[in-house]
This record gives sequence, structure tokens and C-alpha cells, in this order.
Amino acid sequence: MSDHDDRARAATIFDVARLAGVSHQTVSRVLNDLPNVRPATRARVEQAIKQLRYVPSPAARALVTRRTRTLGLIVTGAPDYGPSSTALHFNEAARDARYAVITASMLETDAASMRSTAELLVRQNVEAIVLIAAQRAALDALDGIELGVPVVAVASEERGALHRVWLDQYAGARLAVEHLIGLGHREIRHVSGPTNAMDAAERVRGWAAALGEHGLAAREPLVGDWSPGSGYVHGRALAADRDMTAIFVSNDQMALGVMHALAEAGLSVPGDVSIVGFDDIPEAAFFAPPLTTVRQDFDALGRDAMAGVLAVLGDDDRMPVPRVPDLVVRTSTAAPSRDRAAVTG
Amino acid sequence: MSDHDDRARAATIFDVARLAGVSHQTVSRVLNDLPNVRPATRARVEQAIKQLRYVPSPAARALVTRRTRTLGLIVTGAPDYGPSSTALHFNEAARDARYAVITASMLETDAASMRSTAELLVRQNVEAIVLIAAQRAALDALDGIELGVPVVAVASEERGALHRVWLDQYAGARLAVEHLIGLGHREIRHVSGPTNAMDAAERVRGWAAALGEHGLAAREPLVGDWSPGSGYVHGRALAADRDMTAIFVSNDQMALGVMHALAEAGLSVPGDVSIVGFDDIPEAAFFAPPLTTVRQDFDALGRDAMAGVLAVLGDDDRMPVPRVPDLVVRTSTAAPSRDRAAVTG
DNA sequence: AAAGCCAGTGCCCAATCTCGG
DNA sequence: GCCGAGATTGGGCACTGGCTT
Repeated sequence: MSDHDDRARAATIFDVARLAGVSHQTVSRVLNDLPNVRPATRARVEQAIKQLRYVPSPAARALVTRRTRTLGLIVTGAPDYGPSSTALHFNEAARDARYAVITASMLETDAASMRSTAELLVRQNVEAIVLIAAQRAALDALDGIELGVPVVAVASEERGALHRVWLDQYAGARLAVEHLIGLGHREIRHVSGPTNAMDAAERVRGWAAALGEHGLAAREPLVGDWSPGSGYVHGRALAADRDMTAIFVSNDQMALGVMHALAEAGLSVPGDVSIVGFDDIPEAAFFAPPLTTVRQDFDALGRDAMAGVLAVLGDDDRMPVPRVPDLVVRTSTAAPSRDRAAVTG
Repeated sequence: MSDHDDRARAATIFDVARLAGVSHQTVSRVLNDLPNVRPATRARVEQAIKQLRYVPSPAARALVTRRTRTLGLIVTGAPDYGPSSTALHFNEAARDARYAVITASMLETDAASMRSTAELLVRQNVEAIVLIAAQRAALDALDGIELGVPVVAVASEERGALHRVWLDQYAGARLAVEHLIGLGHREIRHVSGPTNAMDAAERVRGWAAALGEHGLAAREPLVGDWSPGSGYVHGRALAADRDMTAIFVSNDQMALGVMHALAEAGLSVPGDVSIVGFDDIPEAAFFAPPLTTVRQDFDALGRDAMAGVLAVLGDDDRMPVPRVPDLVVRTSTAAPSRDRAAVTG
């Protein structure tokens, strides 16, 4: 009648026991790799398990062990490349560690939604919550509230009660800027991400620090919103700045917009202006010209998030150490041209 | 000692019963909104529940009801905008319907991984599986195998045993092409998505059909891989085609690459060539020029996936009807220019 | 050493019991 | 003493862990 009818009632541990001619907790022993089972008996049980296609019930197991082997994942904001990749790889890592992941995606990051979502996960008896949130507000919302389970945040800023894994944005930004300085650039502008983004703030910090150490001035950054559109807008403004010879853009998408605007203004990259992006999205290698950028290893970050969970849960390892991104040099950067340098000097 | 110690043992139904001075069964009645509970008693119980911050154990409940209120979600491939958005909105819709979602993201779509992942979810006792897969192979992998739970696929092609929700790609493509034809274009080329993508095939079909109905020839499509890079490559080739006055590109990212190539070749959009994309990604409005494209409502698609699940589970509704995308006219399309038209004519 | 027994996990459901009218 | 709304008891559900044999 309904679709459910063909769902045969699954075999239980008793069915297996009967078929193997043993008691049910001998089966349990085999299931849990406990000692004191004769190899022959074990074999019989395993045979019965296979024959019956028996699978232990997670619900029953969770009930008695008080462990669900389930993790909660909260991902906030629109599905951008970075967070999505991190979530994907975290998800795979969790699966490898034999944990199920209950995901809660949410567009908003207001404290009330964040909190109620986290509590929803706790009600599902997740053993830990992983939070992937670019926005500072999302992090703050979960800080300080008593959930009863540990929270591992993938975030660029520290918060008291939360465990944390992250990629070193500050170091990545320095890499980018030092590359430009090494090429001879002196006037290096910055198009940053939005002010509520923690990564953006760290990159601003790295940019300013690198400049400062070389005695170079840091002019006010132009604040974008990660979109190519905002890059384009700032690119137009920057095209009018005849002093600047290089731009460090806080992500690749905005870098695309900046390059567009520059091209429209008749400026060539890297002939007139050098550009460095951030992230190394798959498209970056196909930009015109291919973009020099800072590669973030979201794959590793996702795995680190899982490693962090295992560390906190005490099953394994220690908390992972933040990774430093790599600089990927392509052809959007070069030494500053003589004429613009002349104007500058 | 460890992080677990502060996790106070949760209150049980018996604690509530004791505090309220009733039996646990009366509490259960209150919990499940069953009749035969005196209002005063009900109030006492509810008070006790609140006071103890009692939450019923999902594991115990699942054990006895054989319902987990949990859904499995499989998302294959890289985290592109479309699938990611659909997954996000499905996730929200599921939450609204009080279902938890266990997600399995996977890069590969080979039959073995697909199958074992699906079985992993079944072992978690999910009540249904939702599959968001652009690749035909992912769909095929789950078709025909007996999982014991219904599968709702978000896919553009039909498969025997699978339920399905989708956006009408064929109709969307026709919209795009008819818009171009309406503007006066006669030679309309197509840059398609990869051949393993079901959406891509449907769009090719729609493009060819619209052309055919107007007695126009459909030249061989150029097959891309969804990336701007591949759009760029094909854009260079198309720039040499002096007959063509318009290009229907199978997604916005490739459209970006095509426009780049055209611009490099000295062709203006829409002056020399009109371009229509597909998807309406957030960036599309910021392209230069802003892209005319076919808007896909991934938000609604995600909700439809959940509606499909409810329909199949018999809790609600009927299977949702496929939605037809909208054409969003911006400034990358215009009537063909006289000189190119002259050459063509 | 190998395997069985019993109790307990938190909850739902059917059957049963308890009163006031 | 009969009725039934209102509340209780007992029997699973599928599994694990400590104690026994």
C-alpha cells in the first residue's frame, strides 16, 4: 500500500544469536570486538550477521551507551566557496571517523537563531558542535551560552569558551604583501572584506603589519563585501590613484572585479598594476591574467575541524595547529613599471 | 576532569513524573498531546518539564516508535552555487518540518562510493534519502539498488525507482533562446555544460528545440565544464565565428569567461554579440555588462525536495510540480547589430 | 577462558485500575 | 453498583555491561 511496506523489519541481535546458536550478548561481544569469544564461535556469529544483513540499531546503542557518535555542524551565511569546501571536507573526515553529522545551515546569524539552532542540535544528543562561521556575530552568539557539549569553532578570532581551529589569515596576508614588496612595490593598496568578517580583519592586520615593517604607509583600505561587484566598484576608484602600483585584494572574487575595472580604465595587469588575491578558488587560474593569490587549504581545514573534535572529545590527538596558507604566484604580479614608479618616486 | 563531566545527566520522564506527582505515562500523554489528561494535571506536568529543562530522548523514542525523524542528504561534486543553495534551503525546510538531516557530502560519484554512502545513511535509520546530484552517474548509482527507504532525487532526468523533484531546465533554456530570437537573432550558438551533467543536456535540448521551431539551424554546441576558464576557451573560438550574433551559455560562470574572451577579441556585448547565461548567481548582476540570464529558484527547489519527502512519507501534500525558471533581462542582450546581421543575412 | 544471565537505558502503548457521579 | 474519564502498571523496543557459571 504505502512505500513503507517493503521495508522489512530489520534483524535484531536475537535473530543473529539464534541463527548462530549462541546467546545475544555473545553476538554483542563480537560486535564490539571484545575478548573471550572462541574464534570458531566468532566466525559463526559473523557468518550469521552477514547472512541476515544484520546492522545494530544506533538508537538502542545510543540509549544504553549514552553516546550517539553524532556531531552537529552549523554553517552560517550564503554558500560561499570557502565555508562550503570546509564543510564538505569536515563532513568526509567525520564519516571516516565513523561519526554521523547533523547539519544546520542558516542564512542568518542573529543570536536568537544561532542559539536555538545549537540547542536543537544538543537536543539531538550530538556529542559536539562544529561551527563554521565567517561572521563575528555568529561566533559571539555561541560564546558564553551553556550548551552542555563542546563547541569547536572554525574561526579567525579567539573566544573564551570555544575551542578553535583556523588558517592563519594574518600570515597569509603578510605573504601576499611581502611578495609585492619583494617585487619592488612601495604603494600597495588593500581592498578588504566586510568589517563583520573575522578573516577580513586578520588580512587587514597582516597587510598593515608587512607594510609597517618595511617602513611603508598603509592607506585606508577599501571595504568590499566579497562580491566581484564590490571589487569592481573599488577597482574603478583605485584606477584613478596614480601613485599605487599594486593591490592586495582580500578574496579572489573581488580581485576579479578589480581587474575588470582596471582593464576598463585602460590599465594593464601586471604591466601597470599588480594584483594579489586570496583563497585560490578554482577559477583563479583562469582569470585574465591568471591570478597570483594566497591558497587556503580548506580541505585540511575541514580535517582539522574533525581532528579538533576528536581532541576535545578526548578520543585522540591534540588540538591541531593553525596552518599557514601558501602563496601561489601566477602572472597578475610583476615588478612595478618604470613610468608609474617614476610618478610615485 | 574531562570536558564531559559538566554535562549533567539529563532529566528523564520519571524525574518529571515524580516532580509533578503523576506517573510517567501521564507525562508521556502530555508530551504527545494525547487526550484524557485533566487541565490541572497537564499544567503541573508542563511546569515540571520546564523546571527540569526536560527534553525527551530521541534515541529512546526512536527505539520504540521506529521513527527517527531523521533524513539523509547526499550531495555530490564540488560545492557549486546551485547544489549548495539547494542543500541549504532543503536543510532549512527540513528543520521547519522538525526533521534532522544527516548530510553526506562527497566529491566522487562512482557507484561504489555512492552505494556505500547511501547504506551508511540507511544504517543510521534515516526515513528517506535526498540526493542532490548534478551528474548522471550519481543518479544511476542509486537507481535500482534496494535501500529499504525512499529516495528523492533532485535531478533533471527520470529514473525508475527514484522519486524526483526538479526545475524545468528545458523550459528555461527555451526562454533564453526565444528571448534572443525575439530580438532578431538568427544564428545562436550554445556553450553547454559537461556531457555528464543532466541539467546541461536538458538545456541543450531546449536550445535546439526553440531553434528548430523557428526554422533556425542549431550548430554543434561547444562543451564546457561549467568553469569560467572553459567559457573563456570557447569564447575565443566563437569570437572567430562571424556569422553568430548571440550565444546561449549554459551557466553564468562560463558566460563570464565567454564575455572575457569576446572583449579581448574586440567584440562588444551586446553591441556585437548578445549573451544569455543560466542560474543568475549573485555576481551576474555585476558582470560587465550585467548578464541577462535564466534565474533558477534554488530556494524553492530545496523546499520542494522537502515537500517531496513529506509526500513520499505520506505525511503531507502531493509530489511538487517542477517549476519553470524566469528570464532575467539585463543588458548583455540586444537586437543584433546591422553589420553583423548583414554578413549573416 | 568462554559464554550466559540479569538489570538497566528512556520511552510508548495496550491493558488495567480508580474513583466521582 | 455501573460508567467512563483520568491516571497507573507492565510489557516491550534493541542493545550493553557487570556479575556468574
